[in-house]
Amino acid sequence: MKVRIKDIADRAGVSAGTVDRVIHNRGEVSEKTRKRVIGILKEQHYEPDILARTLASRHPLKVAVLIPFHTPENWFWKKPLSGIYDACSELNHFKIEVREFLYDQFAKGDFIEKADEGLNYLPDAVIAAPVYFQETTEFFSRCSESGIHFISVNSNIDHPGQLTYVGQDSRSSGRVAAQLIDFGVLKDSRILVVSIAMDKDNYSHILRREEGFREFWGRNNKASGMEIINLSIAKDSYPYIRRALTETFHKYDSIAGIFVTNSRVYQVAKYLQNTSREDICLVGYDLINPNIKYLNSGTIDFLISQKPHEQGYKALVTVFNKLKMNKQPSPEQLIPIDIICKENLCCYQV
Amino acid sequence: MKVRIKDIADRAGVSAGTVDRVIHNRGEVSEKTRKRVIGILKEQHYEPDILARTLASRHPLKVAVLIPFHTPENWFWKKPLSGIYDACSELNHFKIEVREFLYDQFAKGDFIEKADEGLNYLPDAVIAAPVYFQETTEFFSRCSESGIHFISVNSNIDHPGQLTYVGQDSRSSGRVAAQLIDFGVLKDSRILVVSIAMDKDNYSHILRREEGFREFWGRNNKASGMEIINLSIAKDSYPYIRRALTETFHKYDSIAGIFVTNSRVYQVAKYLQNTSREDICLVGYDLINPNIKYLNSGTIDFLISQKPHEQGYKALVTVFNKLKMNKQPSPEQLIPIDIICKENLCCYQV
DNA sequence: CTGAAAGCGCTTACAG
DNA sequence: CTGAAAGCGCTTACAG
Repeated sequence: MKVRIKDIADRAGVSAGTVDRVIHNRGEVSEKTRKRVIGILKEQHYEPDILARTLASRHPLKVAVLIPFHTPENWFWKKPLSGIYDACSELNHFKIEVREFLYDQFAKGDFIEKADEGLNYLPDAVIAAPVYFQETTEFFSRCSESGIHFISVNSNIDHPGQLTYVGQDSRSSGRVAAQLIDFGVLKDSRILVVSIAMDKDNYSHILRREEGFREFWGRNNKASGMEIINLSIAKDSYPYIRRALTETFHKYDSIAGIFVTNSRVYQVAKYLQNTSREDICLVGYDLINPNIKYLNSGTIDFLISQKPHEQGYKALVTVFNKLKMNKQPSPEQLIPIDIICKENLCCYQV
Repeated sequence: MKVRIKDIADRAGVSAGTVDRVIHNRGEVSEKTRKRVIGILKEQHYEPDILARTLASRHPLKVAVLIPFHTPENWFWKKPLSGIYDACSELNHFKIEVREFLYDQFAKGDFIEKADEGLNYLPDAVIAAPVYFQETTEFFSRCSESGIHFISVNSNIDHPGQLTYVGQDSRSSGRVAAQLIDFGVLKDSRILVVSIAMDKDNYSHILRREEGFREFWGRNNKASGMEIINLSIAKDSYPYIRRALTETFHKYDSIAGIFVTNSRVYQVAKYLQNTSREDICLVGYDLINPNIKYLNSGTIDFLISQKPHEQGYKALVTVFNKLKMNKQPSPEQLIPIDIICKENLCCYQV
């Protein structure tokens, strides 16, 4: 029933060792027997037994992780890492070795340095969160040349030959935010879109979220009366943000809803709380601690989660499936857009 | 570094076969050597190599699945089944054998019959969705006697000795529904809670959802002005439901929101559409096709998913972890309460 | 370029 | 009650 290497070897009139050499493409086989063995492998639908393979093999699967490090102020990047380790420990019998190459997301030079180190580790695969577009592209090209598989998470570089992308569809998440605010405010309301971005790199995220947000209003009748106001704040410091918001509220009265296009929604929440404007609908991103605090106090109504833990988890499972199980992943693995409110928060905190 | 059976055997001055007998508790070992071997196993922190074990072993892990069958009108129960098979194919190298014992959820006799068949299959573990409380309890007791592990999914029997429960916290889901409606309606609104239950068995689900719903209003200030009206409809037929709703709308004008406590929310949506009341906030349960239709048309605002696929998936992984990896699961595995609206629907449809 | 043998860590009859 | 040997399906030096 089950076709083994021995069966193939017998049919081909060679030894198991030779079949193994063919299967793993490691040369030292005459072209003639190689062809013959390959033919029989296909004809017999040979599928390797991964358990036996792993048991017999000396080499672990080496995976390099190239993502920003996390800090006490920003725990976001801790999540993908724990996702990777969780997947790893579920697969712990398969000899997987994970090595971290964590870089400073605000220092391009550090990224380049860590990327080099990652390559020197000679991994079988790389899981990378692209922050610097140009540099990541170059890095992926080098992976490609060296036959190292690579995956982008959280933000998509879309490099040719990339194994998969694991992350959210930013545009859709913007539409979700729009629907939530639409549900919570009256017709003909005024709505504010706040983008707090100190570094250019997250731009593509933010821009696509804004696009999705507007797209929703474009499609819906009720929205015809809505007025959308954009506010870009270039600096992530509360006094700066407070000034910008004060000006805006001065200029436009009766704002009914606010969409903050990234995780800095807690800054806006703080302002709303300080100025007793908690009745305004507020929607933003990411289950980081300051946001959770304002979600629980009711100032933030909804948070959209990017599920960073799941991103890491899926990335590692994908590497495993491809390299150990020879299963080709789909080119994009879009993470569901979870809507978190105070009442369902508990079940999302792992 | 890695402790093998051979290492244990050497230290104990016995053969590998004897250590194996001790590990698997299969007797034929003198009490004296058994004690000694156990001591050394503990002292050396022996962890079996699952790959080698599976490779060498003849016996598959047999899992019986005892859940209602699905019909063209009700696909809900197809989902846990696919979840189980998906988990199974991810673990396909580990020799897992799944056998279905699907029963008619409206025929107690059929449940009893299928439960018997399940036991005759002599499984290592059972995954069961309890519909009939009394009968499932008896069934679980018989499993217990025969040393068969059992898991309840979707609805919790909480039988002593149960491996785990995989499913949602119904009360919390009711609170989530309440928060959504609270967000969408004005203060001092009138809200209707509709329970369409033709069979008593789902009662515990429904009751706890209603409880959670009211609990939310009890806690929140804004809610002080809300008026909650209960409507129980004992028959799942549209004409019947229409009559009940018409009466209710006649009696109470200006209903602003409706919470349907199970998947029959499409019946209410149909009524709202037919009577041009689509501006009423409508929240219910489950991503079944008729509900999805009304979600897309905008009549249903939010659906809460019970994630039946994930329930099945997790149940099987739990069985695997316990019986193959000897990992004890937590007694309850609560599934997140996903909020689905039109704009994030796509990423939840597997 | 190819094969025979040993080994990965465990389980399974079988013999005593 | 216990041990020695063969085997699960693959990989790895090594010898030729």
